[in-house]
Amino acid sequence: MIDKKKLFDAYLFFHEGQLALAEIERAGIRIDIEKCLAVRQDLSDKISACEEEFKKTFLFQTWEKTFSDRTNILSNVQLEHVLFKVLKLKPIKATAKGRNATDEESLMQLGIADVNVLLRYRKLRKIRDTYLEGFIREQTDGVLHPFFNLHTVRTYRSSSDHPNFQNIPRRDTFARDITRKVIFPRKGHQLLEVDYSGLEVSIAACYHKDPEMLKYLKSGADLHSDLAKKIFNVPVIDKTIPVYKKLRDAAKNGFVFPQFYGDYYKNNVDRICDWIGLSPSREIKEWDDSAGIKFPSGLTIAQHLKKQGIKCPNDFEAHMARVERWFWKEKFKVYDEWKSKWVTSYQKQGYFQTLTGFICKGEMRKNEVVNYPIQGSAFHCLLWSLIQLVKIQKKEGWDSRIVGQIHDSMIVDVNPAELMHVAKVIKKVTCEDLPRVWQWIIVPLSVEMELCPVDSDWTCKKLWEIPET
DNA sequence: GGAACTCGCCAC
DNA sequence: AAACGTGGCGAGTTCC
Repeated sequence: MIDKKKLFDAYLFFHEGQLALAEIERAGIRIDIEKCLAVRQDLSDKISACEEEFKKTFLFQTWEKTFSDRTNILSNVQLEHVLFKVLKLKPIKATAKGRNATDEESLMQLGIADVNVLLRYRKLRKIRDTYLEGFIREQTDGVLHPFFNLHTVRTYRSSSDHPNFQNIPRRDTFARDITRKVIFPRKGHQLLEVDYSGLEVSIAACYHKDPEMLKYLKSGADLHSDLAKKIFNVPVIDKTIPVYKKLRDAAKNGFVFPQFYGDYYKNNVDRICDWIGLSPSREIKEWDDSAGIKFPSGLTIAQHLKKQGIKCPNDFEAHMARVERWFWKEKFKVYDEWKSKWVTSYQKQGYFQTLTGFICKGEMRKNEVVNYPIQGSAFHCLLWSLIQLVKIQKKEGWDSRIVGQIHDSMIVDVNPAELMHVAKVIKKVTCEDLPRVWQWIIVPLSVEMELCPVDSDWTCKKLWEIPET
């Protein structure tokens, strides 16, 4: 049954939420426009040089022979033709519409050095044309005012545009440095970023209430390390040793998170192999002893896996099928049962209602049915916090301002004189007030804070904690 | 000549 | 049996 009270609360909540987001949009975020222009020029020079380099390759020469004056190295239709018709290479995978894919992953698997130059060219173009051009175009008086929308996303998350503030590079160090080094606080201020730690996993637990997961969330034990131990059969994961950190990251990003989104073991194999430096090709009968990352002892991951009887990707796939089965049918059995029940209920009712009161209806696939409520409700935790903080900011007359939001994190432009107070209030609102008001939150919430020095750009952020007393 | 689609790629 | 969730955006391509 639809809980009408909760639904009406949700309706009012989004009105309040959009007003808070409007304040964030109005505050805006400062960029260094001179720097933007200089960086854009520098990128243009690099792009020209890269293009010249590409023109020397065999790949380009074949391309130009085929398309003559119509040659356009940004055309993937042309690239597909050159690679798979002219050069008759074996396609790696298909796109959604059945063409031969020419994305980074596929190109790398072709085993042709020439594609590296093209990929570098694409990366540079992306940084310049999507990010810097966007910043320059959208700024007024050196300030960006990205929009934050609540009416565009099926899960009741937010979106952002003009420019999109929610997809500025972070993982790739080169792209990150270029794009984030133009983003600043107002003069004499500093940027503070506050992230909810593992928010989606915590909110998922409020739905399924799996005792094993609740144990992790309440004890602070490390799920990803435990999975790394299981997948690679190692006794301990010491995150300070690079190779073990890699194994943990492989377990986290190659298995745990994809599984939570509804992925399955066959894809997990490819992702994990990528992380640990092994080929995932099922044609390989046995990995070379020298393959993959190395333990401090000098043993390679290939040698280590072979000792477990896993000597090739096919063996690893069989192993991961067992791990997956254990993961859902034993370890997180209650979570798995919740997913089935949630889907069955949706199929019977034709809709479901989130813990935050929102209704999702219409045709949905299984994975969507179990993912939407989690994704939406997690974001609503942030949105609730933003509403309170904007109110407090106004009431107390802060000079500090929230200037951005990325699903489970907020970016604050802080007056240094207010830093301690602002940080304490944020911590109280996000971790104490919220779970008190939303009683369905049955797990502890925590935030991680990162702070930049005064007048420093966004890349200067360092892990930071509120000092005692 | 512009709308709509497709692909690739960035974020969570 | 089925098989990764949500967006925005640039550039190329297709369609009218």
